[in-house]
Amino acid sequence: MPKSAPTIKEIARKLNISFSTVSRALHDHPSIGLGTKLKVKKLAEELGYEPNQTAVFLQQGKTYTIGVILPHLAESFFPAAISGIEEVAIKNDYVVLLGQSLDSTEREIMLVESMRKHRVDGLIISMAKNTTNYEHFEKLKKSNIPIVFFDCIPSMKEIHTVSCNMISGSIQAVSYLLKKGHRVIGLINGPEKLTASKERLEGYQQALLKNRLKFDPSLVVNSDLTKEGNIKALHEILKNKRKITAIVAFHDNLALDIMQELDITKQEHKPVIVSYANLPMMQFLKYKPNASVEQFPYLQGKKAAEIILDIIKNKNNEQNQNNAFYKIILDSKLIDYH
Amino acid sequence: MPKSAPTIKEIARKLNISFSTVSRALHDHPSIGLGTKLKVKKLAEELGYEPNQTAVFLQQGKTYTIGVILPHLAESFFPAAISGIEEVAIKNDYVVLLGQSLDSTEREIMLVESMRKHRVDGLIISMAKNTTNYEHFEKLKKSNIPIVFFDCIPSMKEIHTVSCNMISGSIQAVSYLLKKGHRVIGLINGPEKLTASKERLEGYQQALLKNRLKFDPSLVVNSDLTKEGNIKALHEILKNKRKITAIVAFHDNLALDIMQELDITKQEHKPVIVSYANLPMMQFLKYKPNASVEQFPYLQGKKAAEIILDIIKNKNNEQNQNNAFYKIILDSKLIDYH
DNA sequence: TTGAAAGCGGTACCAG
DNA sequence: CTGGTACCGCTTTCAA
Repeated sequence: MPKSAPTIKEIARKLNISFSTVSRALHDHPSIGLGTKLKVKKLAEELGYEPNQTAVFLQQGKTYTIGVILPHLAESFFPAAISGIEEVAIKNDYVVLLGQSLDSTEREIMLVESMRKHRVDGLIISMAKNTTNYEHFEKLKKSNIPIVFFDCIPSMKEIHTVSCNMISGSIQAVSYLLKKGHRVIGLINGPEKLTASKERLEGYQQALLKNRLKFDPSLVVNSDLTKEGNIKALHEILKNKRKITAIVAFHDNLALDIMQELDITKQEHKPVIVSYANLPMMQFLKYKPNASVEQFPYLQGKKAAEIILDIIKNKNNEQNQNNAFYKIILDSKLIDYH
Repeated sequence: MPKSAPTIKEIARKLNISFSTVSRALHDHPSIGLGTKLKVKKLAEELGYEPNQTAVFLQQGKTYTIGVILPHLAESFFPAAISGIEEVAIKNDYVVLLGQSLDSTEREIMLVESMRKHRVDGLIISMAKNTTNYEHFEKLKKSNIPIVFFDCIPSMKEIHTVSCNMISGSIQAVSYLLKKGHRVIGLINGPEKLTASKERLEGYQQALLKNRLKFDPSLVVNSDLTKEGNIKALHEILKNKRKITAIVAFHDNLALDIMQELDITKQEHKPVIVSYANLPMMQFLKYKPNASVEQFPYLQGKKAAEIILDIIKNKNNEQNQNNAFYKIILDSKLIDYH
């Protein structure tokens, strides 16, 4: 006997009352006899009755589930973001459906489909790095499932976004180095087309400008962010005629690779490094960046979740239709390790 | 007009046929007119019809969702495990509901409740470290929701488990050190009552025995795994009259802490270290463990997911009731970094 | 080949 | 205060 979960009807039958009465009793409906109420509650307790939420969901047309799709969990950025999302979700009696796209568009599409099928009430997405076709997102909008994008955001109009302004952090990073007396500062950036890369470059330039220094394009190289690419970029930048004393690295991971390479190749004057991410592991390194730009993933996740819940809850409000779009931009911040 | 998703009935109405016909047409039911079938499919396509899975779920009594509850995502062990779970889930058209207990029993209970309410088909759990009361798990079993425990497993009878045998890895670790000539090997273990600690100690002793060496209890200390605790344990063990040349550390994180401390306090002869976890970041350290024991989290996750799906699918098979319990034990393996 | 109707587990309205 | 009933969206059996 695979004792299936007890239902409201079973309780009704055993008590010889109608199941609507049972339903009301369980909900403390005001107009219900105290006696029956107690009887019902007692039996429900005994049977270990639990309302079948899927039934409730069906008739409410909601699932109290928010889907989260992100590239992967390997980078500590994303676990932190999820934690922020989960925190808000839990407080609102929502639950989190997780999917990793592994930076594959194909898989991202699959996940979006799957979450749509499961009728999530809303979706929070950090897009796969190389997704360029946004049909699956459009389809989602058509299905009337709200999305909030964060971190890696598609260039679509009329979407909700949460992101971290890297420009401010970049300015801080470069200013920090300038204040320490560095004048020839290299920038090993990510792929040129990435917004993230553009923002870093922008900040780099602005900081120079502020200090009335001329921007020298030969001090900037791009890496494809693979280990080999990073090392190649390092050597390329070190070839510069001017003596580079400091490097701004696109990401802590890139910093790790080039620091290792600097170590292996035994450079005599190791450049000072400033990077991005503020990975927790950094503190354990001996030769580490002097500082790293924090992007507050937890906060980003939290914000994204708050927004999606807000949208879900106001979905049927006439006013909020198709007009306002959230664009939350947090400021990044340089964390000094010394 | 918050255009709600089109339903089977709408299609039926527009086509002036009954909605059961529509349902069948959509499912390629054999006994359906080719003409109507095409008409229906065409309109469904146009309207962007998608079956409401929550309705399907309700009547199937399934949600195609598996819940995963684990302490947190900060340690790379868990993201890897999730990836394994997700892989299997996706292949089987299941979806993953995630919850982090943050090693709080209270929160774990909450999550279990929440997942029960959402009627997950099965649950995969790595228990919060200090959970000692198992009522919430028992309740789950009563609700007929299958659970597979992995990694941190409660001491309950009649449960399904996936775990990694740390004894074999520990033997390898100590043997490795012995082969290198070390004779005075310290063990900085975790909290005494943890299974994980017991297994490490067990392996430590067995390896000594195999090599006809005497076990010296004074070479073993326990840490509470906080940073302070780790450092304290290190100094305690270094006080030993015998000269410790190698240390087996409970976990890479502990190794990190004590290596940092050894560095700071400028010990002249730094002991060789072997630890557990094989964290990806280890490769970037200069002073790093010589080797680390891998626990194959991805595989553990994968196995756990396979089991839970197997149970779910055979749930209504008479045979499989309450008899067999999976106890999968993977072997750990020492990874040499040199 | 198609329609009608029951039922999955609830909620909520209308009667009485 | 309680029972009856319609309905949420879909699958499936029974009849026609």
